[in-house]
Amino acid sequence: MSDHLISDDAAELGQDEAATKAAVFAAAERLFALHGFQNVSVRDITAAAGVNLASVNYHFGSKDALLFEIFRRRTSELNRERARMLHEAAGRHGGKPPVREILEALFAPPLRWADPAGDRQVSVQFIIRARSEGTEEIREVLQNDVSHLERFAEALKTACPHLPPETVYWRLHFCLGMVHNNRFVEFDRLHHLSGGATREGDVPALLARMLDFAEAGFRA
Amino acid sequence: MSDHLISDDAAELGQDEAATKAAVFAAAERLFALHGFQNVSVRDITAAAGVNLASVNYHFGSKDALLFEIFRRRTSELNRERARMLHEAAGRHGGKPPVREILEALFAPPLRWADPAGDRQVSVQFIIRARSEGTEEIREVLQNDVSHLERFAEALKTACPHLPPETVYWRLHFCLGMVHNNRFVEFDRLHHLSGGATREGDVPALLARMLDFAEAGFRA
DNA sequence: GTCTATAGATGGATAGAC
DNA sequence: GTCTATCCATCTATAGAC
Repeated sequence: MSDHLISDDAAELGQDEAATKAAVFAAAERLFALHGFQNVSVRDITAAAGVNLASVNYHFGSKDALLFEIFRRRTSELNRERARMLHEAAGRHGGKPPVREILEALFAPPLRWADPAGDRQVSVQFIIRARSEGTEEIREVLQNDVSHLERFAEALKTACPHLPPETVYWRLHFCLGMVHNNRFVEFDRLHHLSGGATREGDVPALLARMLDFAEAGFRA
Repeated sequence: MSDHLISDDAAELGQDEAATKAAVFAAAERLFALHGFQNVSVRDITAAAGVNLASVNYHFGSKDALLFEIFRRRTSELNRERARMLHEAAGRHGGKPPVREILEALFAPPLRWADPAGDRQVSVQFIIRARSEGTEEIREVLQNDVSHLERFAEALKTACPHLPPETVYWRLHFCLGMVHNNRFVEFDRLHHLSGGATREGDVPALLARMLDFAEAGFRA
């Protein structure tokens, strides 16, 4: 089992307990990504994980708290990857990376997760669903936790000194919309519309397409 | 009360019945747009509409059927407006409208609905939420009902003969992502991130921003 | 047609045995 | 810590009185 499926608390706990907690965590993330938060019951989760019904409340406190813990773990992983890529791009360009490399730091991590070859597709779908279907607590975090986006906004403003700041914010918003639209359902719809011409499994190609489109949008 | 809040069946029914049905329809649309499908009960809907609990099942058959009926009405209205604008743009340009006018036909209708000055904000938010949180039936319709998008794809391919068809489909997908991201939560987040610099209430300005960005994306 | 009362099912959470 | 049995709240849908 991959590292990111194991609880941070594993070292502090007995192996069985850690295994149970990790199994609940993984089953919940997968089921929620596939069917949505409200459509998955605690019974579904514990049955899929092969543990008893009380495990969710024992290990996480409640169903809501379980979902919140998955959300926090995954979003902080994602934001860390994005921040690292942005930092590396800055290092390559004396602190002033060009638009395309800033956008690549924004797009690439979730796209890499979405690669069918890996085992993190569910994590991306989970995050996207949790963003729109999550609890009130998740919505509050989304609203107030924008520090990771601030770094991207600043970098874009520096890279586009000719643009008014509001314009940069709006275009960042458009780019995030492009990312959030990368859901299974939308891919299937596009596949159907294009008569099978689009293949979302080719991640590097999709990344290049997104960068071409968005970079040009910032040049307008 | 505006015309679009009145049931198509109004003429065939007694006034009281039509009024009750319309009240249920309007309350359900509003509550679902605000709180999500699963978070609103039939009891919430009938209480807000000021009618009795059994009304939903009597007039619509079930909660699912009620939501589906709202979804069908609103999406067909939206698609009709978009098709009309696309048709008018084609008329102005001898059947070959430029990219910007095609995209305007795609963007303008939902943006006009989102205008705070009007009374159709809930309808846009309803459609966006229903797209991602809706029932299995709604998801099937979304997947199979792409005829309205085909016209846009064809128009874009004609306007961009230099682009491979897959590229056009992907860019149309990116544009739809921009539209679907226009939710209250995302606007609030952007407002917070930008320190209050973005004002989503200015619909013509937002439309121009979206067109600038997307049109440039198609030129890449 | 409207409304009340209730059936029937399901869900989250927990007590208590082991 | 694990697990079973169960409590209790909530929901959709409907029967039946008016």
